[in-house]
Amino acid sequence: MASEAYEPQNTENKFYKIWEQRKYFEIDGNKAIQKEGKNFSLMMPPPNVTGRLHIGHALTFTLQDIITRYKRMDGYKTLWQPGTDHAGIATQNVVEKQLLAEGTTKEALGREKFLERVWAWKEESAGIMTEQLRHMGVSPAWERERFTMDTGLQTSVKKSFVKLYEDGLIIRGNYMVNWCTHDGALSDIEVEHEDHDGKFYHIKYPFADGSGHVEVATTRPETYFGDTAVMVHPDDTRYKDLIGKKIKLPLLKREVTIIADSYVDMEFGTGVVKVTPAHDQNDYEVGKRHNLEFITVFDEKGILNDYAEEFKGLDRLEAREVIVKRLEEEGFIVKIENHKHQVGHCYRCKSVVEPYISRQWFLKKDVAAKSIQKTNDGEAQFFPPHWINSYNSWMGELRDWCISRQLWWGHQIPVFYCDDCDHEFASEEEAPAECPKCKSKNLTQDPDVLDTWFSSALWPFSTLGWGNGEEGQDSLFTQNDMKDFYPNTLLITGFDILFFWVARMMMMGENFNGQLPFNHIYLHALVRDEKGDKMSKSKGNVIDPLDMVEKYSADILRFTLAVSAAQGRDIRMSTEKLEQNRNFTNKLYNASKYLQMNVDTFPDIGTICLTTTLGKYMASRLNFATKEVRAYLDEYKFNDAALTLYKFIWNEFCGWGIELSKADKDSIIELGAIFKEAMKLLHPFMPFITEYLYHELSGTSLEDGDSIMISAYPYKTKKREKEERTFEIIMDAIVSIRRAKVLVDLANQKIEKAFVKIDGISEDEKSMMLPFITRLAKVTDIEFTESTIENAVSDISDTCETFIPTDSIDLTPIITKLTRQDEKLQKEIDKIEKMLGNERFVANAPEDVLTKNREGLADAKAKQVKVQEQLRSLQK
RNA sequence: GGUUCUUUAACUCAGUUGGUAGAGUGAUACCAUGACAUGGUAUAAGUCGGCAGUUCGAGCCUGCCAAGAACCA
Repeated sequence: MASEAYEPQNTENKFYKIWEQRKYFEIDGNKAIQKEGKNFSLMMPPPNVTGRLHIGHALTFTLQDIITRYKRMDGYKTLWQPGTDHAGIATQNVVEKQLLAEGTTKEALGREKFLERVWAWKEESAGIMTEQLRHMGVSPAWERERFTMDTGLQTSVKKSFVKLYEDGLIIRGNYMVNWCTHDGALSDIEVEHEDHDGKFYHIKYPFADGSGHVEVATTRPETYFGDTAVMVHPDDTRYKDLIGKKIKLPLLKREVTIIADSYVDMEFGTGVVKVTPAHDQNDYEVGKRHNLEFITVFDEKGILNDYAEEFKGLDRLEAREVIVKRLEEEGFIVKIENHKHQVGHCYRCKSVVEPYISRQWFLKKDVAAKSIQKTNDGEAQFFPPHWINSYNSWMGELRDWCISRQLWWGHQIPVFYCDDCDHEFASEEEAPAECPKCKSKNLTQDPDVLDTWFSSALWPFSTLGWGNGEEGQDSLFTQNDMKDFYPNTLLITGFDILFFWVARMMMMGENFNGQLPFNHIYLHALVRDEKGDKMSKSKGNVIDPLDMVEKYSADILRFTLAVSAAQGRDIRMSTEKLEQNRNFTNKLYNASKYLQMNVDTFPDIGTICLTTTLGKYMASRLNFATKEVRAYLDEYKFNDAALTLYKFIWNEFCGWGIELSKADKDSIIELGAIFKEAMKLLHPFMPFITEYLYHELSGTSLEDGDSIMISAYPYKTKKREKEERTFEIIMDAIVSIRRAKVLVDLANQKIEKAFVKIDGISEDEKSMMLPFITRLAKVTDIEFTESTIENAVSDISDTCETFIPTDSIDLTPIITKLTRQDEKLQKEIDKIEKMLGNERFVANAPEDVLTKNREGLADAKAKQVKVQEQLRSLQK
């Protein structure tokens, strides 16, 4: 241990390789300390297979690793299941862009070739994310790593689909869906709503008989070609007589009828609404109620069709202006107002999302009923608990989930159509041989794929082998897995995917296994920059976790994230915080260095009997810290657990323990044993430096010995009241003397003589305390006294009084200083008093200047009184 | 518009069932004493967003208000 400071770069990669090679991360990696019947499971939220590690990953995986390492050391059979997600739209988009750059398209390539291409890209890119993860020092069971489209998981997806299909819970139908002209059908949560400064167009709709017109207000004039009615509120006296009258649509020959429906808001707009059932969610409902015709006016790419007559061929968004201009020319526009409204955008490509009628597959909302009930019965518990409110408010409005996607990359829907008899059936087989109805061999599979979240929804149990078939048995999963690890003990993820993912896992897990998939669900917050802004590439305030690992270390980044992770609160990341924790690792290194200057190697605490008072005291304090850290970790209060360790090690162990040991060298070997134990306690947070120091102090090496990561996590022992009390007094006396020294400006300098008055302690105790107080208070000669000492600077604290006799110290410098201060203050007082005594100044100066001076005078006077008091006491 | 969260020392944040308000950074003064200046010692600093209520007692519980954020319409 020669270098001045700890060098993480030399150890982190080396240790990680050894850990992984020795299979410590696997479920039986801690076999030696496993206790019967204690199982812990946690599924890693699978990052996108083509993704790159960002600070949000760093947070979530750090927290997951802390709990995993804690449980592993605590004797649990531990599964932290790793894997990656195929991320349908995202991945397909990336490859499509690559093709575009090469001057080709996926259509030109064909489905099969395109998928080969995506698989190739996946293979090339997949290792990057998991490799980056390793730099964080995380410890998932890598040998079981899964991919949401690997063979076994494809099988489980088919199995679950077919089951749901046969139970009538998956249906196909023509419904209005959220349609992205780029990415196809989206589920409700894949649409982001944003405020948009739009226009409110007031358009004349003439009566067919030429007897006049009504005024219709709309934000979407380009859809009026699909109008199949005009509606008013049945109670609206203004329009009562118009109900049933015919309207001739502007510029068109088509006629529609005025209908009455209470959906209309009489207060809003003109009270007359155009009804476009095929292009508006509400109009869709109205259309169904009134049996209206559904006219679709643009195709799936958003291009206007024949119904738009002269505007055919235009994109629906570009067409708006053209159409309005034409209507204006023909005198149909009454006025155009500014209007703020919400517009939905695709969460992936940000295109404007259209309500669009399309034939899609849906998972009926009925699937979720039991999971909602059980969640509210407390079968799964949220951390922080308020998230159940959000969960419920979403689940309360749950609609059927549109699970089909017009993509090629993903799980192709296992539904087949018979080309001969039109029979439709679902099958787990890759290519069913014949139609079960007519035995025809001409079958076509549905071309769509499943929403990515469908396979993710199975993650808590599909990775345990559920529905996997033979593939991967005894390598990727074992037959005991479902029994040992379902329900998962814990889920740690971001609140932003509560609905996308968590809610879906709850419904699927309950549906297929009769139990919710998690006992505990911890939702962490967002990592922001130091100003509290969201990190984004466009703002340029992104902190790259790998840069931080490089510049500081994985340990430091991890600890910084953990100590900042207060439940329900966003994290502000800053270099200041990272530096503070770098200082902490430096402290650890130097504490260790001190211990080794005195003793070569240290035993484990369990193998020795503590004999020194200081050793017993520090052990008692370690016990307290252990109790707290465990309690906080059990409640997922990562910040409190980390802070407890920080304070214990820095303030108690280094600040007091090490300093006190300088007066009792026999205690150092015991302190070393305690420090090693503290390294175990800290290990889940800072896996590398703790491993390093543990071996340094033990005189062993990771290469030739067992890792700290599979040693038993410290357990609370006992509180030692007597030693705690003794050192409370010792430390109190030391602080008291130090305070007294500050009074005479001697701060941390060594002085000759001081008296200490402590009531109610024996002579033995006094002689035991004496060396500690002498050393740390830096006094050559300490004398215990029963009475108050005259002619001394004194300090009174909770348990003692201390005195520094004024004749034992050279008071000249402090007296000189105080005298100078007194003179300076007097000058200032004179000056201000003279000013304030000047009538013209008082009359003319602004009020705030006067106030400022009056306050200044009062301050100076108060200060002078104190200075003079001190001078008097010193000059006695 | 609805729901949820946040508001505590100059800054960043803790504060477990209601019982004398805590940490780190920063500030001030001092200390190169054999682990560490990425250090040490000591000090100062808060009507806990506002108002009202419950209570012997409220940062914490209840209601209203204000400001900010997120999510959903």
